[in-house]
Amino acid sequence: MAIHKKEEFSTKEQHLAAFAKAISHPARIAILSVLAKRNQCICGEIVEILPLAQSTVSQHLKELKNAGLIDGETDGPRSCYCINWKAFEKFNADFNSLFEKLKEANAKCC
Amino acid sequence: MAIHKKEEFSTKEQHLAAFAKAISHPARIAILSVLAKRNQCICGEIVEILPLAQSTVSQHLKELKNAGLIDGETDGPRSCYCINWKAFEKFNADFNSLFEKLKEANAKCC
DNA sequence: ATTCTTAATCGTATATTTGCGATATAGAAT
DNA sequence: ATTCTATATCGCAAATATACGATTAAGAAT
Repeated sequence: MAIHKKEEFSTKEQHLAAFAKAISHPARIAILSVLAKRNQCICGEIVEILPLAQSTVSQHLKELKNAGLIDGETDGPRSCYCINWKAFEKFNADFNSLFEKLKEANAKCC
Repeated sequence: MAIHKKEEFSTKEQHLAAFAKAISHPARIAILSVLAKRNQCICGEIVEILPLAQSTVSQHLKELKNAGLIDGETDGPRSCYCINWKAFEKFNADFNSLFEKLKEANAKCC
């Protein structure tokens, strides 16, 4: 692969793609699902639920945090995470503004 | 990486992740955006719009088709694509059933 | 039948992701 | 001060994704 061309697309396209990328792995969906149900959760609980090593879970958490989908606070030796609902609302809004408006009008190919 | 562990998650988690993965690249978002606006579109038009080589666009189209997000029909030497809106509705429904129900109740971490 | 047009596929190079064990770090408990 | 506990980070191996040029395939036009 010569060069990555992601920068040549619009900001909105890049932003949507980045959000989608963050949730494009079942482990990260599972983490978000746990957080949505419990409102907040420490890392260790997530490690126990997922079929992955602690270091791997920590990496997934980091990705979610970098993408802005979750917030994290350290609480003594523990780390407490929760969903950043604003990011979800923004994704929903952007997603729908791109794809939902024409639903009614559409039929099949050609 | 020893083994991929995606199969160890629930079907719903895998399905959501697969959809997200399909839209996790700006080029594929751009393709879907064009299709949403035009209802249907032949491959060549998409190639002209995107800053990518024909073979690369064709690959992205294939991924979107494999993931079920678009349908394609061949029309003589051309290929005509359109969005599979049902897949989008399913994604929206699954996504919201996982993440939307608790929005109100949620505050910040810990 | 040959040539032209359009799109898919192949082969290849490089970048990124995924996963884990080992190690480091940092606060808590003794 | 030392030890314990919880989590992050490092280093590595293997799998996947991204991109493109070259080639193939298949219908259209001559």
